Amino acid sequence: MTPFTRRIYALVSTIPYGQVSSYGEVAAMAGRPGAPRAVGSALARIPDDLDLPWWRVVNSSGKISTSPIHHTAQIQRALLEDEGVHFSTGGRIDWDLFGWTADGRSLESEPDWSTA
DNA sequence: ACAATGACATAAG
DNA sequence: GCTTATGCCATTG
Repeated sequence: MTPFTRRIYALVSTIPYGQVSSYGEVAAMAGRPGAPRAVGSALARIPDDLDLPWWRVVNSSGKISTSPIHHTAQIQRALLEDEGVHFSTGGRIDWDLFGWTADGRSLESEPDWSTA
């Protein structure tokens, strides 16, 4: 456990119900843009006692990138759908609809995300 | 301190 | 648009 990891957990725990964020965004919010892998590594070692909404984090494509070791993508999808997150054909999530970067902070010069 | 690993992201083909 | 290759950062052995 490191300060970074704790920061990641803190950020993930702030993701609103029914919304999702990306590893890259979380990394950027943690103050280390360009370290999305570290975010994944951190989320892969979430302590059992923590009630972290890890399922609200997906990759930049709006797809699920979970580790089949602990759980399957199917589980995460179910959890998200249960929160009202709609999956487009192909299992992608519309960032414009459910994406969350920070406290109401809208996307401005982020990647396209307009693929819908 | 070095090398290897991993829930990513981006650029090319 | 999708698949493949390369780069990045932090964590772990």
